[in-house]
Amino acid sequence: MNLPPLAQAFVLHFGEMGSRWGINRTVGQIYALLYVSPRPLNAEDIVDALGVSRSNVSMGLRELQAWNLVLPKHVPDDRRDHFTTPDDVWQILRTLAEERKKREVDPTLSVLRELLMQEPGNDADRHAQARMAAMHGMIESLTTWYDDVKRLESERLAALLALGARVTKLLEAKDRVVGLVRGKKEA
Amino acid sequence: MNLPPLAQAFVLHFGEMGSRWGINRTVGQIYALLYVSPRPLNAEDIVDALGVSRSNVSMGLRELQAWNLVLPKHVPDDRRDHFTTPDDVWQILRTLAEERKKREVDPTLSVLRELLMQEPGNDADRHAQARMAAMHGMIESLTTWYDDVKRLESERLAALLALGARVTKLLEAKDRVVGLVRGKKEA
DNA sequence: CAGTCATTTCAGAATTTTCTGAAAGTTAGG
DNA sequence: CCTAACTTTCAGAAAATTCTGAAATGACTG
Repeated sequence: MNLPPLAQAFVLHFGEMGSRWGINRTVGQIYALLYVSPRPLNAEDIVDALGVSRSNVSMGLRELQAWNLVLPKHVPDDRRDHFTTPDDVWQILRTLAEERKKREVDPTLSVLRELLMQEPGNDADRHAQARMAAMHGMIESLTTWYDDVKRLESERLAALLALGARVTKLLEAKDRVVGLVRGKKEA
Repeated sequence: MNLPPLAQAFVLHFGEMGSRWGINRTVGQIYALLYVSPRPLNAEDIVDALGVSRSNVSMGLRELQAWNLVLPKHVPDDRRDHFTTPDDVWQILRTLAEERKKREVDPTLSVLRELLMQEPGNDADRHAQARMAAMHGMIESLTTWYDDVKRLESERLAALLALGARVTKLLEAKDRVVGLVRGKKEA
């Protein structure tokens, strides 16, 4: 590997974290490399920078494109494919959330739905189904919320996060108002 | 494996999803089994239900306890250790979020902080550092928000999610009010 | 404190995942 | 179409992870 020190440390870290994030070391490193690179890189550049085989880079790029984390970017007068990462970090976050949901949550949601349709044959399954219903309800709320929030543009999303749990304060205020109105009506 | 059909399907699914969730098949299955079980189970119960080795169960339980997803629960007049999962699904969500943050986000945040302290030695590293700063900022907002929200009790958290992106409406309303006040002051 | 029951540890077997080099496939230009 | 540049595929090697059985450890009881 042959990179400036800070870039290298970043790339190595992403390689190490890869397995915890559900990708492999090479994929993590390729992503990190493209992320800090000032210009699109071609496969050979990546081979040189990381010291892994050409075929490994090819597979890694394929996976990253499947995740929508890396985009092909045509460079004029060069036949070779070049690649970059989108540079809006909020967009990256949205992409990551979307893809992880697709891989890690959706399959479970659909299995739960299916199992909740079935008729339990005994007490054990009746209890199991009740537990599944609880889990299903929670995941459902979570994904409904997510479907709502994912549409926010970067700036608004950042604002929402900045607000933090002070949202709760707004909620409380709203509750008070609603309570007040109800009180008046009932009075 | 010897379980009622719905419980079995659930357990098998968790086993399959395990690798995507960063745990192994047995760990996924043990969790699922305890989750749907109407009472705490001991290690031998788990061996019987899942058909894996005793030692594998021991290691799996250890990992699940490290994740705080499974708790030892003493059963009177029984020498053996028994285990359960907490049953509030919102509590489970909080635990999961906390542990995944600890494993998947915190190490990166600390590496980023460290690398941002260093003096870049050339233009490439200067650019790399700028990109890292962008990523750091995004993760920081995210974790600040999370630190806020994780304190909410289950009921309030559910309410927040139920509100969804309508929070944005509140934000807009707030912006309008603030704008109004500013306008008045300036007038 | 010997014996039994329960749990953990750990070395190596089994399995799965990752990575490579060679071969096949694809595309643009002559 | 032929060739050269580039990319992908894929079988098997290498590495990492998961799982097991045997042995060690711990802890309660008579």
